[in-house]
Amino acid sequence: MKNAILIAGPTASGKSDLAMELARRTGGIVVNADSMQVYSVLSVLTARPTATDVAKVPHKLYGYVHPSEPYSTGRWMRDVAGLIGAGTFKNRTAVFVGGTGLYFRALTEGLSPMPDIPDEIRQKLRRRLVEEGPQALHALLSRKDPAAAEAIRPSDGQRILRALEVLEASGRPISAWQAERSQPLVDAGSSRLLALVPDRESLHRRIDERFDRMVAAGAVEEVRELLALRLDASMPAMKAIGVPEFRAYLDGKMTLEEAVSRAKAVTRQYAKRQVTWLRHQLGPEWHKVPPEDAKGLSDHG
RNA sequence: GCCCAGGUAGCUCAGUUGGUAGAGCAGCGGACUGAAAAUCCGCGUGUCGGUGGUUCGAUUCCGCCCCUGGGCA
Repeated sequence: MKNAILIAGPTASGKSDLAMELARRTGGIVVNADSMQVYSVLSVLTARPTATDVAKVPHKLYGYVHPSEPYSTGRWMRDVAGLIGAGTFKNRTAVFVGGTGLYFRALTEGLSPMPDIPDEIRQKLRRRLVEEGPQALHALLSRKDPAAAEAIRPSDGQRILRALEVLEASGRPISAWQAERSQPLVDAGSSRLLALVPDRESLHRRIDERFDRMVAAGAVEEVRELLALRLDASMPAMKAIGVPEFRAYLDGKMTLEEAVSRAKAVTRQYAKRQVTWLRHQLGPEWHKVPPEDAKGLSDHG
């Protein structure tokens, strides 16, 4: 796809408003590039576009996945490819917006093909991780796929698990899979790539203000609804910022004030990781600008 | 006013029988290929309330002052 608009940035940087504005100006469609805004129950807590927003400008890939489903970068790519294949963007600009850096990289650089992992293999390995710890599994990986083991820290359980499950499911080391890469879905050369990077102080202020608004808008109730589904705590949706904190509040383990202040801190830490990603993982073709300069830049490409 | 307790990192606190100090949280820097709001790595950022004194040397001991709790009046 050519001539798309991509807007990345840390949480609470004003991406969504900019995306709506640009979509309206270009007659485009806003497409979600955020791993949490895909989930159906969490609307307020993930700062998903509101019904009013959606009525003004078309939005795609928001709130359409049940929290009991494990989502993934690969599934997102297939969903985007599905939209493209269906001709959704034939005469309309796609405005991708979200906070998940990995999704943008996959979009513009492609993603390696990977085998499907049978559930039993995944569960078995996760159990081993809990029981034996990451070091033991790393030692196992060193024997079975030394190249992968070298690239992954012995403490990084999640990546060790990934390398092991790919190997076990396919008989091929993950590095072999990663040597290939799918065609990018978006042509970066003809597209506008914007990364909004606010200064840290104003970012923290915006995070605080927005979280207070979320609480006022019913974020705690939303978590109550999510908990009523009684999902496994390891599901991605259960790890959305605010869910563990409000769960602790609802269980009487924290005051509301503590939960809010914890959630704000976790949000700041997340935003910091996002900024690190934007700084180092996005190439020079991305315009990295403070939010207040974004409109002007987008006008001139 | 008097009597206690306390004043050490952004916060909550530990500690130094006198040799300018360290934990947790917060914060900062970094890694990143299907859980990425995930996962992982690194880094103490300090007038030890102020001021005099004793001492080779005071955050530590002594005096005075200031501030915050609590008690007695």
